[in-house]
Amino acid sequence: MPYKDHEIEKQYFTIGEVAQQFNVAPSLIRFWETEFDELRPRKSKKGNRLYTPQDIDIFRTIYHLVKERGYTIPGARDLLKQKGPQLKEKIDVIQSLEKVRKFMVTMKKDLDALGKAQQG
Amino acid sequence: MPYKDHEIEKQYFTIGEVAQQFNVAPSLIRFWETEFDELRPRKSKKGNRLYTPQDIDIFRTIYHLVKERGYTIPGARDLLKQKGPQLKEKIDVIQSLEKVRKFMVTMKKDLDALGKAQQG
DNA sequence: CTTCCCCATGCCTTACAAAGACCACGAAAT
DNA sequence: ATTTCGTGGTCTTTGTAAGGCATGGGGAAG
Repeated sequence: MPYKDHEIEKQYFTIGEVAQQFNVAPSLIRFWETEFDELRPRKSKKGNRLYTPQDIDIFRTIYHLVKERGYTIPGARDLLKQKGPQLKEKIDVIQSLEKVRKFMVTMKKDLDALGKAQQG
Repeated sequence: MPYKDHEIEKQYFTIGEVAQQFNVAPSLIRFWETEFDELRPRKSKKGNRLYTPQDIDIFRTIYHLVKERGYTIPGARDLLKQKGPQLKEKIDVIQSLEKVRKFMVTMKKDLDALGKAQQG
């Protein structure tokens, strides 16, 4: 459940929620914060990290580069400095294509099952 | 100077020559050989590595990905498996553009020098 | 009693470099 | 014209600094 603080209206996410979304440890998120200038979420009075959807986009981009494409952290950092904005768009496209693919896989499975039922 | 052995006619390059061309240590080239199936040069009877120009192209591709783009070795390996051929073309283009750029930089320098000479 | 903070330390892996042995090749010596 | 020797380059194996986090202590907030 999104973070709530006394005077904060907007919906933020905690580090634990972000960690869960990407299935990584909070320690990783904190570590990347020390490595990427771009990943500096706002903090509550107490000091808790407050992630906006934009922050999560940035995290997603880094995650994509480092975990899915196989960039080193310096490599991802350089790429991000140059092509940060353009990069986000590309990754959005990749993600929606991924969803389409999954949809088609399950559809194929259903069709196969149907075929067997009719045949047998 | 290219490697000479009793019965070998074709011009091969030694590991030392390749190392010099890219300004890396021979140990690195041997190490990458254990990491990339694509980089498996022929060997002389004695066991010395014999690099063809094609072998060097492959090395250049790996070098580009790992040293210039910041891929991890697994990342570069995956990319190479998928897009090995296409990748070479792209890197060729990048390299020639690099040469053009260098040319233009020196030209600019010359022009600046000329301008100062006329002015002063 | 869980989740967050910060900080320090621990720790496995990555990506090489160094060490030690071996071999061709040319010059010097027999 | 062999033999010897030295030197530079190569080989494989082993060592190691840095990279990339995870874990644990100590504490606050909810």
